[in-house]
Formats: sequence, C-alpha cells, structure tokens
Amino acid sequence: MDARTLNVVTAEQTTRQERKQRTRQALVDAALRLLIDRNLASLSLREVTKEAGIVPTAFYRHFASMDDLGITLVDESMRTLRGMVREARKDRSSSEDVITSSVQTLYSQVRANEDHFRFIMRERYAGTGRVRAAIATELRLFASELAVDLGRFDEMRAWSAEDLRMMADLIVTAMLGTVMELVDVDTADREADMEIIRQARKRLRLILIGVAGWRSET
Amino acid sequence: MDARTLNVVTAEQTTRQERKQRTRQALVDAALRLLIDRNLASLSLREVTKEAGIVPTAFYRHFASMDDLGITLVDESMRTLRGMVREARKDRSSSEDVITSSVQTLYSQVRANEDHFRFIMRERYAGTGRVRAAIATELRLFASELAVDLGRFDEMRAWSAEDLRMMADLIVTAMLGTVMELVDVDTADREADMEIIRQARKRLRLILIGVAGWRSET
DNA sequence: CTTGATAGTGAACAAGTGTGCACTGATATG
DNA sequence: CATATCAGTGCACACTTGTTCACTATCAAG
Repeated sequence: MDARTLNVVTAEQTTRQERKQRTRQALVDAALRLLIDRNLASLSLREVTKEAGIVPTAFYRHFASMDDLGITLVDESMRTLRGMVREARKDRSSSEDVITSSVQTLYSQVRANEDHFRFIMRERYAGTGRVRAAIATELRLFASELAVDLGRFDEMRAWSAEDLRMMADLIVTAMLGTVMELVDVDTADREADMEIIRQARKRLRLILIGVAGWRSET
Repeated sequence: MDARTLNVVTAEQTTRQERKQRTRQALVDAALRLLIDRNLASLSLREVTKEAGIVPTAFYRHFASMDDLGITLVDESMRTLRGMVREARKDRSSSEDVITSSVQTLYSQVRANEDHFRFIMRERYAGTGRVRAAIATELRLFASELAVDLGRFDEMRAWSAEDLRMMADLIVTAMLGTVMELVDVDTADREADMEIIRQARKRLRLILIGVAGWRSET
C-alpha cells in the first residue's frame, strides 16, 4: 500500500501542494498523539513516520530533523494559546465577572486542545535547545501582552511596567499550573474538572486581592 | 583497568558494603551530571554506566532498571528540598523579615544543589510513569506541610484547611518558578541572580498581601 | 503528449540500545 | 586456611536508531 496511490484514492481532485501539506500535518498530528504520554526527546523519527503511515525517509521531505518538527509543534501549539487569549477577550466583554469568565475560557480551550497544551507544559522545562528556547520566548511574549492588558484597567494605570510585568508573570504561572492539572486528570472525570477550576478561581482571586492592595516599594 | 582492583588501590580498608554503596552513588552522580542538559527519558543505561566508569551489566547490581534509578533520584532530590525547608525554619527565627529570609535560603539552597532542583523541575512534568507520580506525591506532601506552617500564623489561625492549602499551593508554584529561573541562568552571572531573587521577593509579597486581604466565600 | 519536478519507497549502513550468560577475583565467613 | 558470596567483567544477542542512496509513480507545466 503506497501512500501516494492511497492519497489519490481517498481524495480525488487535490493539488500536489495540498497533499504535501496533508501528510505534513499527518506527521504533526502523529507526533502530538505519541507525545500524550511521552517526551519529545524520547520520540524517534521512525515512530512518528510509522504512526503517520509513511516510510521513515519521507520524513525529510517535510522536516530537516526532529528538532525542526519540535519547533513546528511549538508554533502550532502557541497559535492555539493565542487563540485562547482572543477568546478570553471576547467572553470578557459579554460577561461581568472577569475571574469566572477567564477561567471558564481557559477550561474550555484546554479541553478542546489538550495535546497542544500538554506539549507546551511538557517541553517547557524538559525540552532541549531550540524547542525549550522557543517556548520560553513565546511565553515571555505572552506575559508581556497580558501586562499591557492589565495596564488598561483603571486601577493600575499608574503602575510601573515592572510591577505590571511581575503580576502578569504570577498570573501566567498560576494559570499554567491549572493547565497542567487539567491535562493530567482523567478526561472523563467532570467532578475533578470542576474542582480544579474552582481552585483556579480561588487562586486568581487571591492574586487579584494582592494586586488591589499592592504598593510598589523603593 | 578493573573497577574492583581500582577500588582497592584508591581506598584501602573499606568494607564491601561501603564500596557497593560508593559505586551506587557514582551511578547516581553520573546520572545527575548527564541530566544537566538532558532528559531522564533520553538517558540510556549505557551512558550512565560509562560516565560512572563501570560496565553496563554491572548496573543491575544496584538498580533493577533506569526507572528505578529515577525513583532514587527523586528521593535524593526531595531530601535536599526538605533540607531547604528545615534551613528556612532556622533562618526565619533569627531574622525579622519572613520574605527576605525565605527567599535568601531558597537562593542559597538552590545554588548549592542545582542538580537536584533541576532534576525535579525537569521531570515534574516530563517524567514518565512512576517518576512523575513520585514527584507529584512529594510536592503535594510538601505543600501540605507548608499549609500547616501557614496555619500557625496568628492571622490565619481561623482559616479553613482548604484555603490554607490553596495559598500553600500558590506559594509553592511561585517559588518553583523562581527555582527554574535560577537553574536556567548562567551560574556565574550574579547580576541576573540578584534580579531573580528581587522578583521572587516581589511575587511573594504580592501573594502575602492577597493572603492578608483574603476572605473566604460560600 | 512529453518531460521535468518531486513525494514517497525500500534496501542498506554503521552505531547504539537493553539484557542474558558464564566468568573472575577480592572479600567475608566458617 | 578453605570456601562461599557477590560486585564487576566481557561477550553475545536481537533490536532500534538516523541517514544514505537509487528508485518509482504521480502531478504540473511546456
């Protein structure tokens, strides 16, 4: 069974570029699937290609190395993370309680893209070289944007960029902790889910109380 | 060069148990050294034994598998983490500012045992199976103890166990973030170190402000 | 209709992997 | 002093790994 002929059978009338893109995505998805309970470093090129249904050497038609695939995974995962922020902004405007709505979108977005979030969390510290660096850079950028968002609140308009940044970091750290808890727990257990988001709300509330009482020193 | 005869030459008058323990520790140390910029999953049995200076098959005289070595690493690393808490308690009594002294001991302890802290942070999420579970359990226990400690403060004596636990989790999460920053940075860069602990102090201060203004709901 | 580009194939390679086995020689014990 | 224990050796095995190379069948373009 040749993947070329197979492609022809399953999808008629597709351009060559489209099909290339498709198997490329198949590789990405295969990797993401295998990374559910594994590590990028412990994932072999051959495993990915086997899972994707192509021959090992064909891998190189799409990526120069596993490291390259890793970077792609970071990119794609970060895209859904940014999507989450966009979603959060939208939901916030329609609702009244910032905390509840934020945590709610966090929850639904994580559940809708578990693989991406899990990957980010796993490789954030475990990743090697470029992958780890890419994640760190993206998360820094992410926190910076949040800091800008925070600065738009009336109560914080006068605060230093450094203070805003610190608060953003703290919030990101806390929320990433929640993400990991969600990704770790058994998917079907709604009970546990509710408990986790309840804790997340409390955490966020405590931080915001700290923010409200904040007074910069020096 | 046989490790048996070598042992005899370097250390005269040592019991067999002692020497076994010594090469066992050599394996642990070798692993920790290799894990500075790698992953437990990507670390092979043969690499560890080579680094330790023994033959691959001798590994099994000390550990049943790499997973077993991993568990040992968790144990050892967690011991130094507990040692840090003990140290923090001691320093706190002699000083006045809880935040400053706590962060200071965190800093010196991390710098004194970088390998252990790095290992914990890496494998906390990246680890597979038993290792990850062991770390999760230990950290949960760790947070529980901190919660008890918090409960001893006069201001929090009346609070619910759940609230205390939530605050402890938040503090642990924030401090672990600081640990990773420290472990990541170039060891020689004192400037960066100072900046990191300054941020750590701010973060902790903000959380404590939140704690001071906390009022449980429902 | 012909022809060049190219996504995917399949065999081969050297290198590295975990583990089984029989062994050796220093130490502990009777 | 004799003997049993056992930490460490060395060879062997069957597998998996990343990467090379020449190939083939399809699609796109002239």
